[in-house]
Amino acid sequence: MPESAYQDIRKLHLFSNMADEHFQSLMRGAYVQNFPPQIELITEGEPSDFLHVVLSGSIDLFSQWNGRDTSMATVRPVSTFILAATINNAPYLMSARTLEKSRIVLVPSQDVRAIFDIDGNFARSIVTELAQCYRAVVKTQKDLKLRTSLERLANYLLRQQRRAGGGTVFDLEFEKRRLASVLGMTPENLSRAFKGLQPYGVTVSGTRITIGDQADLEKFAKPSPLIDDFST
Amino acid sequence: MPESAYQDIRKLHLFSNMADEHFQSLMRGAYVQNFPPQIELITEGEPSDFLHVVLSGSIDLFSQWNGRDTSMATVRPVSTFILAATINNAPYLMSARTLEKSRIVLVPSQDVRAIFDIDGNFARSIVTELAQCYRAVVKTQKDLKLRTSLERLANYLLRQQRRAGGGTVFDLEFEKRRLASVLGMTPENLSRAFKGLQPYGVTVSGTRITIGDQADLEKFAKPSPLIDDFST
DNA sequence: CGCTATGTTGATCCATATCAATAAGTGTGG
DNA sequence: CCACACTTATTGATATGGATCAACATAGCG
Repeated sequence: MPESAYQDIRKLHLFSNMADEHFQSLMRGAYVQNFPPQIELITEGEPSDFLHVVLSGSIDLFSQWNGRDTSMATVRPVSTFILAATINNAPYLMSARTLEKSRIVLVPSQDVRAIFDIDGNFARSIVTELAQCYRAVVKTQKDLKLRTSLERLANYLLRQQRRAGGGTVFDLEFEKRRLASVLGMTPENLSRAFKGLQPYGVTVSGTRITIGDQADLEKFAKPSPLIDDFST
Repeated sequence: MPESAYQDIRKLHLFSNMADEHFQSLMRGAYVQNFPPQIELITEGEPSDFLHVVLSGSIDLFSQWNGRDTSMATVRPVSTFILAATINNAPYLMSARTLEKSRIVLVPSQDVRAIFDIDGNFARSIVTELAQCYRAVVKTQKDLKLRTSLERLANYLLRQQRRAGGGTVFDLEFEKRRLASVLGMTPENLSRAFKGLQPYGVTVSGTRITIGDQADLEKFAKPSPLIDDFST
């Protein structure tokens, strides 16, 4: 594995506090791989053989049941995914596919569990990471159960705006097809939802969004730190 | 705190592997309290001062937004809740209220974090617990996004049946009003959903459910271990 | 360029929410 | 122990959000 990748991974909260010896040991068993877009990296139900770290590109976590499927989340660099399955030595609950060309580190799950057992600092980092993941899903569930699709879209736009720097103009981070699935609606309904936000000053042109009247949109969306904040 | 409570808590996965000295230390700062039904123990948004452990009774975790509210989960003895908030020293994402008369242990969050920092075994137990909580929420989210309300009810009945021992007759674990909220629907819709399951052999009489034709119901519900299993 | 995937728009259908009325429990005090 | 009040559950009628189906437009991409 190239040195540069090493550095990026080491900087992750998850790995930054562990003993250097243990980190080296983890990395020795790991390997980096480049994947083209639309490759299914893991399939739900399979045993969790590797902890994955996204170095570049982006990953869609999705699930299927009875012929339907839904996007659960998107993973962007640099972060890990399917940590919980690795820790519990349990089957993946979600599938993962590359959205674009992506560079992924694969760390054997048994190595992670072994180091986890002997390195208290690593174990503590994992706790913090997992607690954040947990809280993220709880927020998503609140979003789904307490809001209509129009409200979910409005709040999503406000979140994405902040993520993009807070300007009145910004781009969607992925295609509308997938955004619809993430927000729990159909593409057709998303199209109409965008129209439904026009009265609140939202303009759409391709992936480019313009927030015409911040206050008006926020008055409608009623964002809450307990649902929409990234890391509390 | 009485000795018996001590024992019950110590037996929890979360506390069973930690050093005795640390357990004693945690318990010294903790206290037990009895609450009547319908008491709001914690409110979302407040700082997480205590880790809670339910010794008896039952607790409803719920959330509110913009005048609406929804039941997120039910906590039954003997287990903990709001562990993630405690660990992250972050505000509660959910409120909690007693459903019936309940006996609760309150462990100061700062004590939990302090012991967590010095006891690797405790940290590891927390990881396992959190990973399970995380996976439980992911399953719930899949249930919500991939299934109709009728399918959610059907699968809920099958889960509850298993939990109750697997017999063809069993009782709902809480009132229908709350079940509706947990399943993400209105009470009226739940009433109709029960009727909608009659063709598959489901009979309802008060809180008593009878599964007339197991195979038929399962054929409709299509339960999946990746959504409906309790602890994988 | 044309081909294919994605996005939009319109028409319609269906699931679920809402509103309203009644019924059935549940608990309380006389 | 019963009558009353209050909450919860059911049922019906209706409204609406969202899904589905179909047609068309648009945008990437080879």
